[in-house]
Amino acid sequence: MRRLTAAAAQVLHRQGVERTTIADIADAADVPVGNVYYYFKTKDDLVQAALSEHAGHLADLTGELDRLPDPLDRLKALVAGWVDQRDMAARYGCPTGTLAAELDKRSEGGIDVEAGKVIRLLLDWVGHQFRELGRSDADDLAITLVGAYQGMSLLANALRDPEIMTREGARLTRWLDALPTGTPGARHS
Amino acid sequence: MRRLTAAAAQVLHRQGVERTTIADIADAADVPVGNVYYYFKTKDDLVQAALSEHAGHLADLTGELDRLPDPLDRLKALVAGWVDQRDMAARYGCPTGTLAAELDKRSEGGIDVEAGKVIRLLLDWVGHQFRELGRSDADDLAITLVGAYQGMSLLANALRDPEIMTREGARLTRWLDALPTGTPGARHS
Amino acid sequence: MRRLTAAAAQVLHRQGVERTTIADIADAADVPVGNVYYYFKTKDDLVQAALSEHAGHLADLTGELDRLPDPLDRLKALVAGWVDQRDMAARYGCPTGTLAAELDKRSEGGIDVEAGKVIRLLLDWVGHQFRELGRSDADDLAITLVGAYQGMSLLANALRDPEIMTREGARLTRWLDALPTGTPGARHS
Amino acid sequence: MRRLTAAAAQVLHRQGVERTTIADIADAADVPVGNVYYYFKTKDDLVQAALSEHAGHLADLTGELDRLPDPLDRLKALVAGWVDQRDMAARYGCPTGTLAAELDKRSEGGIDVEAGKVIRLLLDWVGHQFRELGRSDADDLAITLVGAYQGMSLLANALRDPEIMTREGARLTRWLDALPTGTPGARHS
DNA sequence: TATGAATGAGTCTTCATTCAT
DNA sequence: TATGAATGAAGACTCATTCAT
Repeated sequence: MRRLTAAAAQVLHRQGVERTTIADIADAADVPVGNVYYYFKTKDDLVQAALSEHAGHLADLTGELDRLPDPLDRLKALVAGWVDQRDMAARYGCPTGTLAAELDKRSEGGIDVEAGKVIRLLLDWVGHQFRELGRSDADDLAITLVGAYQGMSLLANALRDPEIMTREGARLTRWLDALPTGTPGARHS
Repeated sequence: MRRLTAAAAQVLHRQGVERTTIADIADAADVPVGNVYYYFKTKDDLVQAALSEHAGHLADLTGELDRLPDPLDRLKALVAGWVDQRDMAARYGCPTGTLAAELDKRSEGGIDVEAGKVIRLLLDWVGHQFRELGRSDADDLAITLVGAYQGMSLLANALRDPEIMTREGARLTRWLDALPTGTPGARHS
Repeated sequence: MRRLTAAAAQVLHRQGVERTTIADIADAADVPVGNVYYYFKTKDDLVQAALSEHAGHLADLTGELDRLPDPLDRLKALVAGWVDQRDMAARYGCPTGTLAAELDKRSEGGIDVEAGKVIRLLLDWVGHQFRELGRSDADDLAITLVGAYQGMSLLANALRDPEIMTREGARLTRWLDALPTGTPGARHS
Repeated sequence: MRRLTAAAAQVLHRQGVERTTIADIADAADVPVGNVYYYFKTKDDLVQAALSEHAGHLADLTGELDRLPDPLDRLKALVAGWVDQRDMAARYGCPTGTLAAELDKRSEGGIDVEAGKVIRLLLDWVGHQFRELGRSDADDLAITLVGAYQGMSLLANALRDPEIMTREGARLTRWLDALPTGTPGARHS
């Protein structure tokens, strides 16, 4: 079952939700098709599980970054991580972003805000760092930084060019370094 | 037939490519299903036509903006246009961006670079403006600006919050205004 | 499409609703499976159509019987018709009765009263005859007569014995003949 | 295991054989699904067990009625029992009758006459009472009485009207009372 | 003896595409 | 040129049944 959600997260990211069949995921996880339904009543449930998997990855990552003492270093490390994933982004886009875009179309009423939740996790964490840096406009900055990440991933993917990630990553790092921070001393709080 | 491509562009944007059936488009265009195949051999052809429709919209827009004498004004007007479309973006995302993301998954080999082309049209036009402004890093700036647009559209859509467009649009405008431009006098070339 | 509803009515009666697949019906009607869905969006719709088909048969029959001048003769002819169908009843039960019993279980909420409607058509027609015969308890008599029909069909089917239909039919005929009727002269109104 | 057959009898009656899954029955009996197969090799075996359960109920009932000295009283008490069950009949039909109708469709060859057996048990017992009453046409009368029961149950169920059971029960009671019996004195034999 | 998990055949339904007219 | 109908290849989901423990 862990194999299932892991396989689902990967295959759904690569092929997209609509193009992925339950059989695809079952194959990737090396389980019989019928067995999938023992753990997930519907395809949507499986998609949610994949979403949670991505949320878990994100939690792991931010947990790791939280060890760094300086919020600015954390943000720069986050950006560095994005750049490290440039080949995946150029090939398949950002997992969270593409999933969110697809899930948005998937349920007529658009009640399914689950996808937004993972992105909000990232926004919240980033906003928290900016706040620690003493920025009162922390939430806006978070939108800017995460937006830049989503945008560069989308462009890298559409143009199939990983170097976009590298160049934009460098720019974001410079931007972070140049960003005026709040009360001196607040940074190491 | 023009009705068809127009309907296709709209419905595909709203529902996504995979969730949209030929019948949906035929309905929206108020033509019989069979008739669609008189003009478009396959669904993919129709999707391409919708893509061209979006490219046409973009050409119309840039053609309009080109009337402005100042490249900086053109770029700021472009951003203003994005903000004007904020409700649509918050509901369905950027047409070009979401289509590109979907089409990327649609053909296994990824041969279908058509989607990237429309985005590249925008990048080229924006890059051209920056070049006119005397920026030697015009292409990078174009990536940054268009990337910011795609990113803010995606976030606005995922969070269903059009205000994200407003706030980020304002930031981009400030950013454009603050951007050091090249040799004085080059601006009006 | 007429072929479809006719085939559906027959096959559903013979095999039962739950045991009959869409493919079974498509086969019987000699149309491809997919085509069924051009006319009927769901299996339930097809079942309803089969029900209407039976209602139509009933209407044809009562229309025929209405030509007889005497209500008593009409009722006796109705019973004679039941007996004529004894082999079918012994093999598959009464179409309306078995369908009603099955449909009753088919929709959780039991909202599906369609099945009851066909039976009520028969009850109403029979009740009308008794009323013409001057019986003030016409509705009760209708329940008794139609109930006897349903009961003898069920027993004939369960015991696989068509003769049950014959014997009970004879008894019902005697019962009708012995039934005190209302004001003399009312019979031919 | 007794819990299992009891649960099976009830759930199968309420939902119908085809609509009832093994899991439904396991749930109702509060045993794990796998456990069901420890006692019953197949679903059909479980259905047979449910049938036996109903046969047992019938045996209990007739055993009870046999205590009455007068066969006519026994039959009238039988009818009274039917009327007492009117709400269940209006909601789910007669257990034996609906099961018989369903099982008839269940096995292609129709070899499965098990369902008929339970009904025959009832017919035999009723026929025995009529015989004790000195009626040489006891078997026919049994068919009439049991048929009336099945018919009124089906109508009550189809029309969701328990009062049908009440009215027809009253009629059957009058009919029994009016029935000419055989040699005086034979009644208490 | 007991059971949670596994399995795969079968069923409904959708939909791109074709075709006769 | 136009179109209602036809077609069949998937795909999601169900469920009786088996099995390892």
